[in-house]
Amino acid sequence: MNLQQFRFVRETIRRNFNLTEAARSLFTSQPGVSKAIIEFEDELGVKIFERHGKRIRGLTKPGVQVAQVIDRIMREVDNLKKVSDEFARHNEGGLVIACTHAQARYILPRVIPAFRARFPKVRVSLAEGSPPHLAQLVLHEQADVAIATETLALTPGLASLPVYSWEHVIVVRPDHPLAQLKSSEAKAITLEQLAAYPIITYDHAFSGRTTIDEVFASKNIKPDLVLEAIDADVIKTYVDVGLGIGIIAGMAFDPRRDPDLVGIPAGHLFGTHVTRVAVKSGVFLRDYVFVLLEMLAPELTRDVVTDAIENNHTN
Amino acid sequence: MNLQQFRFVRETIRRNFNLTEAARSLFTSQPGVSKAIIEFEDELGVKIFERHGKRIRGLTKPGVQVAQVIDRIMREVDNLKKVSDEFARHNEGGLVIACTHAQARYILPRVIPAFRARFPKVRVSLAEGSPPHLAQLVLHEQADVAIATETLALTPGLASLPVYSWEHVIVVRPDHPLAQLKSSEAKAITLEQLAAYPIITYDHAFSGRTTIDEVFASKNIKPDLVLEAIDADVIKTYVDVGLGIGIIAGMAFDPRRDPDLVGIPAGHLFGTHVTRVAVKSGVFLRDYVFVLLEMLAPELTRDVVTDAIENNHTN
DNA sequence: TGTTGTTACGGAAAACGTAAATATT
DNA sequence: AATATTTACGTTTTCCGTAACAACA
Repeated sequence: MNLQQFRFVRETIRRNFNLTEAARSLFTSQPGVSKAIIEFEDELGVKIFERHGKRIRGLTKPGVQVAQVIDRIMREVDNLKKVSDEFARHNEGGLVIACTHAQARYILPRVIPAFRARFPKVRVSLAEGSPPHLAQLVLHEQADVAIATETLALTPGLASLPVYSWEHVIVVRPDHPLAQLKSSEAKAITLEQLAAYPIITYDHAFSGRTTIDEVFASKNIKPDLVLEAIDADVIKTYVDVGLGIGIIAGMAFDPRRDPDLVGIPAGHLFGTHVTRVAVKSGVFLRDYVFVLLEMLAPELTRDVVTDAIENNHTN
Repeated sequence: MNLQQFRFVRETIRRNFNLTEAARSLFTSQPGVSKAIIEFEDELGVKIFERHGKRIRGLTKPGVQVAQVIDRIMREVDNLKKVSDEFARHNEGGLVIACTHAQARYILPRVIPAFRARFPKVRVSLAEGSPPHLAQLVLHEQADVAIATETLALTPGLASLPVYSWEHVIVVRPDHPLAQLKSSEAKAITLEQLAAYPIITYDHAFSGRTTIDEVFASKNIKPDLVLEAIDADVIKTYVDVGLGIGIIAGMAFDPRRDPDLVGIPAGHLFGTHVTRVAVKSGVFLRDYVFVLLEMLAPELTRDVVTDAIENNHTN
């Protein structure tokens, strides 16, 4: 029994039970993989793979169990490398942050410079995508953390924690009728008023778009959605050229930086949203990952995060 | 990186950082162990062991972390063997039940015959000992389950569940003054009355002896303990020969089987006790272990036990 | 007939044991 | 001096790649 056999079994499963592909992706010979697996099965005394003649088609019943244990073992083996790296190359290494455009553009700029200053040798990279995609990145260990909306909390295998809450903002041109409202009128703006104008907002699955749809639907209002985009910059641009009114996440609007637009808080219409951070449960986190999280939200201390990972919390 | 290196590291720690002993207990050469460990450290890029010259004294800081991960890996590797055995030799294998005399003598006889009938090929063995000792047996995987008093719930690393509750019984000879009490008087028997006679009961740490001590102490009564034994049979024998009155666990007294003694329930004096079953958390349990537990107590279904193991419950 | 898995075999690499050297208590 | 670890070295075993074979679709 050896680690190589575990790798071969795992990769064969991942490659849809194709030994040839498994061998190729592990840079070794196909007969070697075949032999190692057969020897492994012999040692365990059970067949792991369902064979139809000479074709491997799937896992046997014991194979399912064995595969689960192997997954856990290999995850821990990976952790071994990370644990030692933490000491051998303290404060060196890579950090992949999977996040949506909104985080990359409006939240992380407050954090990354300080992080870089503290960990100059850590190579930071941002992977943008839709929340479900981000969850997959973390789940497949292609990213260390994901920062996105509530969706993350629903993904099995991830431990997620709340970072901050925010509300939507309606953005309009200064010459737009909605921009003329008095402060008290703006606070009481209704869905019906909004629906009177063409609307530009996020693509599905982004920044609370689902909620926006639900809110309109619950009042049986069909908004006139003229454009959908995955980021607020694009939305603001089209609002600016007069295509309609925008509904964006609050953090994406700043009166000082967006002097050509007027923002109207819309929390009373679309509710409060929580941006969450997620890490894969069971994986070892480098020290600087904990620091990053604490920079994002001071309440995300090492203890809180560790607890969430170990007990697979989803607070 | 290979499993052998993990084994060497783990064994070296277990043998108090003595490579020579570790090698011997793994039936291999000492230089081989030394070399494998050094190569492992080189690969990880960290020293696992604290060396003073050529003596290994303990774990380094990274070593502590590495050792933890290795423990998890090796536990899963053991599980691999168990998982496959479960299929390869279904309903065959060994079952070691660690229990106190009380369980072996008065509880398990109700269960073992049925278990044997259902799993004729499982070799059952009973390991008797004190509750802390039993806990150690399970923790070191020398026993599959432990059955004993509450102590088990306090042992870290074990998942334990309640099996049944019981109360103490005072046993006396038929010619003893306490045997002459009317039923209503017997129910209201006091500690003071008991303390008037020489007492025979369990050794410390057995069958609620601690509670007995505490109850007497709380009333500032010093009982006249003439004899301590680890099992009720011995206690009953000495009660029978007139050495004193006995305090034993309720399950150890049966009017039909002990016609020469009179039993007086003592739950109102010494409270209710819970016998628990414990398994090591994180280990794979053979199918027949689950069945045994369900035979012991119908509410200990597979789901309940699995849940307790995975979440390290201590209900 | 092309693709995929198993068997056969030989060279390379590693694993491991013995012996010797070195350091510690 | 006794005990313990590392280094050196040679043998044995395991590993792994190529080639050939067998079986599926």
